[in-house]
Amino acid sequence: MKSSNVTIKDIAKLLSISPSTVSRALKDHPDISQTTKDQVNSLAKELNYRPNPIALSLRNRRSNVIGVVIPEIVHYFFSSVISGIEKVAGEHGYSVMVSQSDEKYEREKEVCTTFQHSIIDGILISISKETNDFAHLQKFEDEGIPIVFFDRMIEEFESDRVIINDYEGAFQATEYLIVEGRRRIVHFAGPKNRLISQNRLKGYLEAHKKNGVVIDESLVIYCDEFDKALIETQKIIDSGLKFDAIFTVNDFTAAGVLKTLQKNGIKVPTDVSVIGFGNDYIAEMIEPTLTTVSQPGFTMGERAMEMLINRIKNEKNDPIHTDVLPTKLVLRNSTKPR
Amino acid sequence: MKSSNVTIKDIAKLLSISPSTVSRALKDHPDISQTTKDQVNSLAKELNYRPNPIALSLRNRRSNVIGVVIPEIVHYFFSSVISGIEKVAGEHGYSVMVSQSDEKYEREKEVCTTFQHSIIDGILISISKETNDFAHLQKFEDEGIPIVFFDRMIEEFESDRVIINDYEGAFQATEYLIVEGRRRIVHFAGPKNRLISQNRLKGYLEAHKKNGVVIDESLVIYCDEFDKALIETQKIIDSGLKFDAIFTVNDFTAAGVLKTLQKNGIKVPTDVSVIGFGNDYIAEMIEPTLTTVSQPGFTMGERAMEMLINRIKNEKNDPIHTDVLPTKLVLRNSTKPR
DNA sequence: ATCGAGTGCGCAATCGATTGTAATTTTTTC
DNA sequence: GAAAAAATTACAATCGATTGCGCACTCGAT
Repeated sequence: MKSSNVTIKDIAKLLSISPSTVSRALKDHPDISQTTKDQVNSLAKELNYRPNPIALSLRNRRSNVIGVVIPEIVHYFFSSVISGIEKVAGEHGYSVMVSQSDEKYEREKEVCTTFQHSIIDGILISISKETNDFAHLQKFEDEGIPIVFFDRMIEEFESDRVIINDYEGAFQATEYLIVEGRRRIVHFAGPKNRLISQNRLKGYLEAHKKNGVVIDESLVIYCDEFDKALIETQKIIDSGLKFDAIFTVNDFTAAGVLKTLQKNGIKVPTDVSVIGFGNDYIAEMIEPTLTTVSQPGFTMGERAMEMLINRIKNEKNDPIHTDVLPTKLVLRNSTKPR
Repeated sequence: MKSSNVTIKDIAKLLSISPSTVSRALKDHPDISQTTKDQVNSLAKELNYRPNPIALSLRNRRSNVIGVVIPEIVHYFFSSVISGIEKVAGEHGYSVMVSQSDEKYEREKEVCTTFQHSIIDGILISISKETNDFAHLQKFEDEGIPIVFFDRMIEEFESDRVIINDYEGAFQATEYLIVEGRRRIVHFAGPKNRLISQNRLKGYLEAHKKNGVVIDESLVIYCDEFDKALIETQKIIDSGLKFDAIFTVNDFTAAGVLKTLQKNGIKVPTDVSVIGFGNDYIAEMIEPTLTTVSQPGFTMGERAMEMLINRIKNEKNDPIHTDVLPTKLVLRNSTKPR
């Protein structure tokens, strides 16, 4: 920031009145005469006066900035969340500060510390894969800075949340495979300590039960990255494990699965059906196109920001609230058409 | 931001000294006795005192926040740039505010206006596809807020820049195809008004000249999106146009090309070689894996941020500087192995 | 005993905007 | 025409931190 910016004092000096009068005139305060108001307003417009946001922040003790902590920005899902956040933030005069935790607990703590001694009015966070405690978040609570979790939350930490209906999404995907006639469905699951993975796994299991399909625990494999999927898929093929479908915890993993299946001459979806999770843009680009569970990232961002704004405005009044967003199974060519 | 934060006054009151003494003690000012310094420092530590960044911003007229304007965050390249920016920013005590222009000129102007009347010490920008003038940026210049362009710049606007060697990248890719024996190389080009596309096109053309290959202007097609690539590729196939390679301006377009080629039974790389640009993560996920020109996004972010910090610190002293980052051809399976 | 230098610290202004209260001017009323 | 009421506007404090200037005090030197 540099000089050359018009202040309320400049206007006051030019009109030979006091800064306080200028301030009141600009806010249409009843104490100020119409004549003065007109003078002030026209001069303010002419000089393109804007109140200095920093001065306002200092006085009002609110910065109109919110902090976003996100695991990795390079994921389509997370960047769409950010877009949703930005949209709503902009509409309400908030600016957004984004920091990545890189899925690291230590980094997440650092980022939070920076935000704490900083200027944010509220925080939106999706915790890293490594995060298991919430000491670093407690401080926000203590200082009265509202927190809203999105997508990944800490169950024990009481606060507003926007999450995906992971259970339902996984249930639908699995049930679709079962209805398709699949009986030995492999699940490439996410980290055991993440609620999100637990719920997807639960949906997977429940769909089996509801449809009277026997569950084989050996079909659940913990693998949630592209590179690892290449290896794990090859392993299960080599091991002679029998399977006729694979449901993965995200689309990158599904991409790795598809690639390895095809490399081994296994036809998708003839021999094996594959369903991913996330509806990343790769889902349309890979071959065959990927049937996947769409997560409304943009909507999630919008809702999270709305909840945060509401919490900032209404302080502690409202009870804590959790928004569960519906998923949708997007059918493409990695499953048989119905 | 809420209360409960320790201020310099609180410390002063507790020690029955003046705020100014506390301030000086904390900064190890020689006027203050060691005894007082020790008292202040230990109490500050105990109370976990942090200077209020907003108060500092107001006084110093610098916020230690920099603004980033980016076309679309969902692109791997841009999100890696942001990661690089964030890394260097963090190391130097800067925070980052990110806003997207969504490739729209109007939105870009809005974002810039917000930043202008805001609190940023500098701006990093990659202009939208639609942007042709720079009135909205001139204001930053006028107010002494430094600008650094990354990836996409406005030629007429004098300022620091970090760009990719688009020409060289395109040249290498094209030459590789020529050496491979390709003679009718289609180029899916980006918008004509973008320097970046012009340079890639230039590299494509120059590689032909240098290698004595005749240029057929009908092989240059303006198409830079996945969906459009599906259509355009089908068009050139149906039109009976002869070609034996396709070089695209980005990886999404290449993905569309690959998909359509395979759909039409055209073998890659046997019949047609394909090279993309960007080294997006899809390059490894699609089938066949995509040979592409890697753009060092993370490095670009780092460099841009370093240049901006340097410019903020050294004001107008240094002459304007342009950093040209090298590209690298990443060989994968959409071209013949050498 | 007094002057001068040196030490340690506080006052007050500043950054830009806001707001309770006081002060001034204008208008009204008897 | 003077006092009371109403209408305007100015003063000063505030948000938190910094800093030029000056004050008070100590101590050695003359």
